[in-house]
Amino acid sequence: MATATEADVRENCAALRARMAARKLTRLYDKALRPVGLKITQFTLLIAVEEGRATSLSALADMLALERSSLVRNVKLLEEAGLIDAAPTGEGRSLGLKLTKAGRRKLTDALPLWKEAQDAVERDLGPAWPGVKRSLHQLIARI
Amino acid sequence: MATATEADVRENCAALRARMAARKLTRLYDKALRPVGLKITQFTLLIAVEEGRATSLSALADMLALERSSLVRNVKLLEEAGLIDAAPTGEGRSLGLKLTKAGRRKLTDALPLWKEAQDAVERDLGPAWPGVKRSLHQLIARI
DNA sequence: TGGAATAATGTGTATCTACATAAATCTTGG
DNA sequence: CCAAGATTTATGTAGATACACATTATTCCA
Repeated sequence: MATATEADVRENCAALRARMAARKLTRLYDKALRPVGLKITQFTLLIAVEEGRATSLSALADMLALERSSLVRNVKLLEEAGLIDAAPTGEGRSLGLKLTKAGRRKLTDALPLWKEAQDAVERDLGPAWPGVKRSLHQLIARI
Repeated sequence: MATATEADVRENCAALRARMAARKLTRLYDKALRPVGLKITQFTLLIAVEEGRATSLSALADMLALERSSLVRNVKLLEEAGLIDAAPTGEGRSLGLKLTKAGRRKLTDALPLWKEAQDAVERDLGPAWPGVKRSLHQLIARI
């Protein structure tokens, strides 16, 4: 259990590596989605809202491994863009977040573009993709 | 080659998964480094500067999978904090970025805290860690 | 019922990131 | 030596993220 060295950080730091991977992937998907004017963060948030499984902003934040306060800002942008409707429509415990017609249309337009980026990633990784996918799931589940 | 569905995104999107993992890891490492007043981004940037292998900001940005413009802002903060010295000291091709005494001391103080976070991650992942590490390297190398 | 305890949400502030564009610097052919 | 072209660095603007703190809504029991 010797002291950690700078070389240890460079070689092993999980946060550094995950952030580097996230930056590269974000740029790639953002570029692919550009024709519809969405960023990958916004696209995946629309997808999560569409699913409609979360019963509160806090629950949705947990599902996305996001701070609730961050989610609030991200949701607000999509509301202002007219893609999400945040009507507190009662119905007991439901979150009240849902896609507008424009939001659903945007999602439909974006899906093929997302698919292109995703296919490119899976192609670039080749046979390594299943292992990478499993690793990302493990990271999210266990950290 | 059917059309992608929302469920495909939820299950497979590499960008979403990588961002979720990065968010969780960032929070964990940031919390660990808090006693020395560094964030994991700043800590790893100090480590990269200390290495001294990059010959330009652009080269350093590439090494970190960062946009040059993003790196400029990150460097500026560390300069203002007195941890990095950006003297363009000539010497031909060198970048001119180097740690100040305070920067080196900060790094020394931070290393054991980083180690705690890193150990926690490796412990939580258990035997999955080597595969996860390999996957992150593959993502960075191939995307 | 009236609050106290709890949960849910929003704001202030700061950092991280990136694209587009501008400015400065370096390199080379004439 | 100088101007055209290329490389490098900085700025404007905008979105993503998080912590601390403030606010609002809900629940539940004495």
